[in-house]
Amino acid sequence: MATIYEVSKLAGVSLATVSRVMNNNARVSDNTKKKVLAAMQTLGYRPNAIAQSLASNCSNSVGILVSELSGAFYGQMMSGIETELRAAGKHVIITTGHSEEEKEKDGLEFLIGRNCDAIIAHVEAVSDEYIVELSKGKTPIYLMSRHVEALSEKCISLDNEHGGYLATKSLIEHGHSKIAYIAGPQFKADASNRLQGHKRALSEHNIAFDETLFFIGDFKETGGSEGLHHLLKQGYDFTALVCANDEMASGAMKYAREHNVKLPSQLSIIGFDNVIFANYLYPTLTTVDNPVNEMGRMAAKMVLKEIYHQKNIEINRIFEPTVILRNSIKSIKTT
Amino acid sequence: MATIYEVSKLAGVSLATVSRVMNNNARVSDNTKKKVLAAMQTLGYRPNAIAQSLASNCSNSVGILVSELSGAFYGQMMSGIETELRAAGKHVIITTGHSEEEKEKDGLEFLIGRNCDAIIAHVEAVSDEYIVELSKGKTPIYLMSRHVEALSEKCISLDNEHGGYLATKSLIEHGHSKIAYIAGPQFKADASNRLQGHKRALSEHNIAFDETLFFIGDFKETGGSEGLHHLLKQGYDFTALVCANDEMASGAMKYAREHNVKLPSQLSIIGFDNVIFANYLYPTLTTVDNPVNEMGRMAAKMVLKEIYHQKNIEINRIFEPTVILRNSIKSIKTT
DNA sequence: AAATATATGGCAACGATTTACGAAGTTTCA
DNA sequence: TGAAACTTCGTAAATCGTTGCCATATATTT
Repeated sequence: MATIYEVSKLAGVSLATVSRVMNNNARVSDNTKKKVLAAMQTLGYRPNAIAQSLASNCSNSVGILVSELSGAFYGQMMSGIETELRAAGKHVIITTGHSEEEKEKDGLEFLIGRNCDAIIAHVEAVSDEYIVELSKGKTPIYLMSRHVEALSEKCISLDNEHGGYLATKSLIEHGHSKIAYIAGPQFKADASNRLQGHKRALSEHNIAFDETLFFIGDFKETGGSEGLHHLLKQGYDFTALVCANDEMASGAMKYAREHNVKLPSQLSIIGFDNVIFANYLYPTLTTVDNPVNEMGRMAAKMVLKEIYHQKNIEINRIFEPTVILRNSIKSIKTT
Repeated sequence: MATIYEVSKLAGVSLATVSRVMNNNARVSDNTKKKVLAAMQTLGYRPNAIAQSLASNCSNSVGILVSELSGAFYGQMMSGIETELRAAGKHVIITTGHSEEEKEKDGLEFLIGRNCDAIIAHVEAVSDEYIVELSKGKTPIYLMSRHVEALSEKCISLDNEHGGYLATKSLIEHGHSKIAYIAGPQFKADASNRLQGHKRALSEHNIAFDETLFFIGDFKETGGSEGLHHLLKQGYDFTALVCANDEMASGAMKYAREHNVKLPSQLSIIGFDNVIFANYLYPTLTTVDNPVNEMGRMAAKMVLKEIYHQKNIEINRIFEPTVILRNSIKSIKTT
């Protein structure tokens, strides 16, 4: 691979000049600029990003850390971030944490070691203290779907508690009062906040939280089917089910169908996240919208504004969930 | 951030020695090793991967390029690659090409510039010549789902033609002969090969390919609904539909339901890829399995073997699709 | 005492950026 | 016309944080 030195030799100019045309941060006559460009062309020269990064201490790339590479939720999130950054000529380096403390740390440190100009992370297993400590380093860390008080300027989050509240409230408003709940892993803040919202909606309507109508799943399809299996086994005494995400809802729906529970006449279901396929299930899934793609874009905009100093960018750190009514809830109001 | 220099000073040893304990590639006495480790600890030292990469010309990371970050297909693929590589202590740098030539080139060159030890790419818009040219450079490029003759050693592909053949044949074996087809974008090799297989199955059974039963979609849900809309408009004269991927199948299923076409009694549908949610649709979708996760793992294994010189790895470059029978096909055999 | 190991230090790469300084060449204007 | 003021560019060295090769000093073996 050609180096800047060879380019300068071929173009008959100095190293400094080549560097000048590359970063065009100083005046260079059109003539020599053309010569240099031509030399780069014929040599197939491409700057060595590693060397640039080391010398200039800026990599023009931002690191992303998510828990999983697959899954509609993370896909939407990554896609939102990448779209916005790419449009600004920045690149993205993605790695994963698998919701395990060691791997999240490893991923974060990998990104820092790669000299990313900023990091956008969706971490779940690592402690607040660790993050705060890490963000004292030179690499700014932005947090998705997580609120850390000391870093609140850099946190983008959905009001999950409110989302959980809305989901259950929506069921209650349709006349339901026997409501089961399949939660996500409780070490995940998203999951536990949604559950809190559920409990608040319940108590606001004087409905007691019933442990027998409660199951903790894995946020995947299997969690939904296992959950419904467990709940039905307890004696079938509920008319509605809230699932803490859409994947589990789809698992529960499949299980219901296979066990002759009619949807939604015998069981109303509401999901969470509004991933694309929620609209393609049968019945189409009522769910609470999690604008994760927008949130990803916003995170990207924040780094564009604060790290790359772009102007005229409006920032919004808290996003509000909304209920998307479709066909998986049956109204049983008696009025 | 502390540098190796500060560590060496604190530990009272030379730069070289610190480097040696980091890479433990040379003998260092236990005593000095302990001193160095202690110094690293108290300074909170972490190696600068960029500098390492520049000096050693090896980054311990492999680049991945996919078309989109969202979508079950790419998610599965990335996940497969990452899992295998991570287990071997290697990191992954992911970027996207958006199925556009310029962006694919940009992404590929970004990865090369970042000094990846190898690249695993799923590119669709870039020409074979370009890839061949690029792979003459120092960075080996492995290709997913694409066969380039000159690089066949580095190509991992599914026999898409055979998959397309199997899908249609499966329908025919269930007694169907009026078979519509919603294809993917034909510039994508996957899509055009699947279509070829479809045509072969048709002709093998003496069924003429009918242009009015053909539509080209976008590989997304909307492509499926638009496709079925278009096909039904032509006058409804088919009993079965093959969709070139599962997303389009789910779009078509939704459209069918909304327009009172009973599934599968009035219309049998088969998809392609066997993404997770295919099993959660209603009716559950019969589809042809695309072991894209396995293929991702295999790509990772190839670089582990060839680039990182791991032993005892079995390589398999061609994967075979298989039909997964579920409930979206109705048999109308008259025998 | 010579030969071999073992443990370390010294220093030039790696491929850029950055800075300071100065030498031409070009334009401006009293 | 001639001096001042700009432009444009070259030279050279320092820097970024490592690695890798060669040399060297000490310890061990024969």
